[in-house]
Parts: sequence; C-alpha cells; structure tokens
Amino acid sequence: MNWQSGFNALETTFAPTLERWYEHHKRDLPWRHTRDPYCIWLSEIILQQTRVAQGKPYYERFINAYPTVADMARAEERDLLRLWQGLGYYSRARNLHQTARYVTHELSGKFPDNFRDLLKMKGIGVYTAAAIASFAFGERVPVVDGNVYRVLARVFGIDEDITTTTAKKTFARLADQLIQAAGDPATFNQAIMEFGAIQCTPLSPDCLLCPLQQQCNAYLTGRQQRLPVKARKAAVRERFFNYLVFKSGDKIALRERTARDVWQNLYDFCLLETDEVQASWRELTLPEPLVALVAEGKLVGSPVQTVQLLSHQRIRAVFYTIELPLQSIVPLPVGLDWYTIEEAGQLPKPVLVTNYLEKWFG
DNA sequence: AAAACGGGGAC
DNA sequence: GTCCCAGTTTT
Repeated sequence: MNWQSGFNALETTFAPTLERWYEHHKRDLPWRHTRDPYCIWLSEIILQQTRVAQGKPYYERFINAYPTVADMARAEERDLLRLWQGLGYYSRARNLHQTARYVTHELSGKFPDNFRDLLKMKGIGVYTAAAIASFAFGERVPVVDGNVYRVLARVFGIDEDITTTTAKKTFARLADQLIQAAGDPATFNQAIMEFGAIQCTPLSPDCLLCPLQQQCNAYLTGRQQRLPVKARKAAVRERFFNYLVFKSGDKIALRERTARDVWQNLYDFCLLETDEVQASWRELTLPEPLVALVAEGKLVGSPVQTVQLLSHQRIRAVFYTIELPLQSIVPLPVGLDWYTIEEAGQLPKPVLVTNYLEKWFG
C-alpha cells in the first residue's frame, strides 16, 4: 500500500471516522471538561508514560492542592514531589514546579498559546506542546504518542521501527496530513488517542467491532500482533543497595538524594551500594565517617530484603536496622539527618523506602 | 543515536 | 517473565 503518494480515500475518511467513533466511545475524564491551559498542561504532564487510570487520582490531588498556576508557583518543590510520590519519573514534578514559577513570574501567569512557544517550557516536548496547543487553543497540530504510533502503523501498514528517528518523522508527517481532514483538531487528537487506548489496544485489538476494519492494512493482512514494530530494549542494569537504617529513640536517619541518579531530590536512608550481593553486613566495607557510628550501635532484627523493578534497572535492596544509644556522642555523617516518623512521612520518598517504613515503622 | 528516567497493570 | 503506558532530557 503506497500511502505516501498523495491523497487517497482513506486519508480523507480517517479523521471523520475517528471523530464519529469518539463521540460514542469517549470516556468522561476531568481534564476533558476544561480548556484552561493550566489544567490541560497538568493533566498532560501527569499522563506522560502513565496510564489514565493511574494518573487520574494524582490529577484530582494536584488540582485540589493547586487550583491555579500561581498556587503551584507558591509551593515548595518538596511538596510537589511529595504529592507526586509513587507516580515515577520525578523530573516531571521538578519541571512542573519550574514551569509554574516561570509562567507565573515571567509570563504574568499566562501560558504560551501556541505550539512553538509551548515547546520552550521545561518538561514540554513535541507531544505535550501539540496536546496543549490543540486542546487549549485549537491549533491544528497533531499529537503523536504511543497510541498514535500503534493506530497509524496498523491502519496504514507501516513497519518501520518506531524507535528510530526516520520512523518518527514518517509518523509525524502522516499525522499532520491526516489532521488536515479533521473537523476540530482537538477532537481529532483526543479521538485518535482514545481509539488507541480503547479499541486498537496493544495485545488484543477489538477488530470485529472496528469502524476501520475494512480499511485497516494490519487487519486485512493479519498483522495486528506484528505492528507497530518496536526494537527491544536493552537489558536492565542490576544494582545492589545496602541500606543502613539508623534508629535512635523515635527518630530515623534520612538523607536527600542529590546525585545525578534515580530518585533525584527524594529521600532515602544511608546507602552503601555494592557491585554484588553481600552475604551479611559484616562484609560491607564502611566508609570512614560511618565506622565509629556503626561501632556504637547494634544491629536489631534480621535484614529485610526486597526487590524494586524499574524500567531500566533492578534494585536488590537489603535494609539493616541499627539502633543507636539515645544520646549518641557520634554525630551523623554529612547529609544524614534525624527525622521523626511523622516528619519522614511528609518527605518525598521512593516507593521502595515508603514500603519499608510502612511495614516496619508504620 | 542511545541511554536515563518509575512504577504499575495486563497477560 | 514481557510489554507498554497521552514522553522528555541528557549524554
């Protein structure tokens, strides 16, 4: 099928067909009741690489805490991270905060109203700029997200590897061509994504009830499972985290993660990372600042082991709880500070740490 | 161009 | 286990 050469019937019927499908199948979602760019922006950042079902409660939470961009600009980054806790990709929350302050203080509280200027904001890439530009301002610019890749690859039978730059250009060009035949660009963009999420799903698309069945290249050639083509990801990195959980009275020692690493600006315990699993805490080689501290404490209970799987690394963590005398004369090493359990609850933490605290200190 | 960046849900 | 989710930034 040569979809690249000029206009054909499918290219003109595609958008209207999806828009019609959308009117009957669209879900009732909170961010679909507004054209306020702040609400649209917030919803789009939350939904990056995140399922609607997972993101929706976070959207409600954020809108409730920060009804306007000025409210968000007034908040501390730490509080945004705390609200974001559990959603992952925490740079989204940090960029959210940065952009809220920029819009409030440099742009008089008004979001950029077009694709090109939206693209300049931190955390807003090509997809999100197109989403906000079309949903909030009606600009005729196509969104190309995971749903769109899947729908277009199948309907138009495109077998390019969607992780490559050339393929991204191919899909963007096609989407741009298709949105020209749409009635309302915002509705078309919503429709194609909703269609991908509900009808043209990754594993078992509902081809029997599909309005594009007889036009769909993948259906007609039996390639629904083969499209889109996507290169396999590299194997995940194995990491071994040995956490020393210092405890004294009703306080525990935490530190903020500041390195260019996973969970930046979140809080965890004193961490000794090793390049293989350690049989016991005796095998850990303690850095100088910790020697005296550990010598003064005693290990309580048995080590707690857990595994946290991220998209790009598998973290095997062991927690050693070390009880220190109430009036320890040895100061905590730089970075570590004492927090009550209540204070710790208010700090943003990786799920790994939150789970541990809930189970053993909750 | 490739890697880094979370966590959860569906199969 | 595998795949993928309304992607962006850094290397």
